[in-house]
Amino acid sequence: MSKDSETSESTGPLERWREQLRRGGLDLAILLAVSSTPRYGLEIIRYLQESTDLVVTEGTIYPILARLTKNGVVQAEWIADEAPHPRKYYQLSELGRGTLTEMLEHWEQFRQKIDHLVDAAGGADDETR
Amino acid sequence: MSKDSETSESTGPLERWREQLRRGGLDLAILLAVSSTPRYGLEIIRYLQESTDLVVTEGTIYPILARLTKNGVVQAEWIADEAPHPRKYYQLSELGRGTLTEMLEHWEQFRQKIDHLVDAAGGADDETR
DNA sequence: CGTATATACCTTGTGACACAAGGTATAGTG
DNA sequence: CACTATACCTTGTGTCACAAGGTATATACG
Repeated sequence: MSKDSETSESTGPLERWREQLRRGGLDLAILLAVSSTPRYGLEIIRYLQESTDLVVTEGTIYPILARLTKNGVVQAEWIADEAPHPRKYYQLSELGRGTLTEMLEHWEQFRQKIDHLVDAAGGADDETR
Repeated sequence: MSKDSETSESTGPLERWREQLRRGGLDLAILLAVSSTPRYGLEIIRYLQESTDLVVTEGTIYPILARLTKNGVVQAEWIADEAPHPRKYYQLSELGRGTLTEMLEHWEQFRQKIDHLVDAAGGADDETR
């Protein structure tokens, strides 16, 4: 009884951090998903899960897609002919392609910053002995 | 006149994203900063700025340090002898060292997921021509 | 014709979080 | 005794991912 452990306080620092990290990568992952070919909402979810194990739910992706559309980095188009239900296909715009390029540059820089910290910590660790 | 452009709505998707990405890395950066040697609050801020250009303010770091202390991944100790003002030194705990190791593993996996998406997008891009 | 299931998109409410701004305290300087 | 520097901490705000719930259409079954 009440062995719930759903207190939401003992989630642990690691899980909390994982969520934060995913937040940072989601926009990038979604832009990459629609950069080579148009995809619709649920398709993006399936694609990310299958190719990277990133689990994204509908409540997460639709607000993000709406924001990206509003910002003009992706373009949306309804297509009704190809399936029993109409689908809203998203693809990268010209603006979006530039944004994606800058994001990838930043991603690289950010990686290097973390790597630098790792090296500094690891190196110093050894030197303390 | 009024070429301000401080509307705070036209911040652009890129800046927004950069903040999100930094959020994801902050905990990791701070843990790395205190992993090899104890450091106090302002010292961590200076260290991160000097070694990685990561700008962190006091309003950001103290709540994070408090949270990490509460979670037991860092330990805090007041030292009053070494400077005109007492300083609160933080260092990684045993628990913290394990957490940091897991974080680094996750960081590696996350990198690979993004890289995988980049490869998939880049490869398909070439093939469309 | 109703009921069920599957696909697809969207919205609302909630909790977490970084950060700007402001606050406290001590110690040295002129 | 004001002024500046160092150091730590707290409050208020806006943003955001996500769980839960909602709408609409099409096919299948009896």
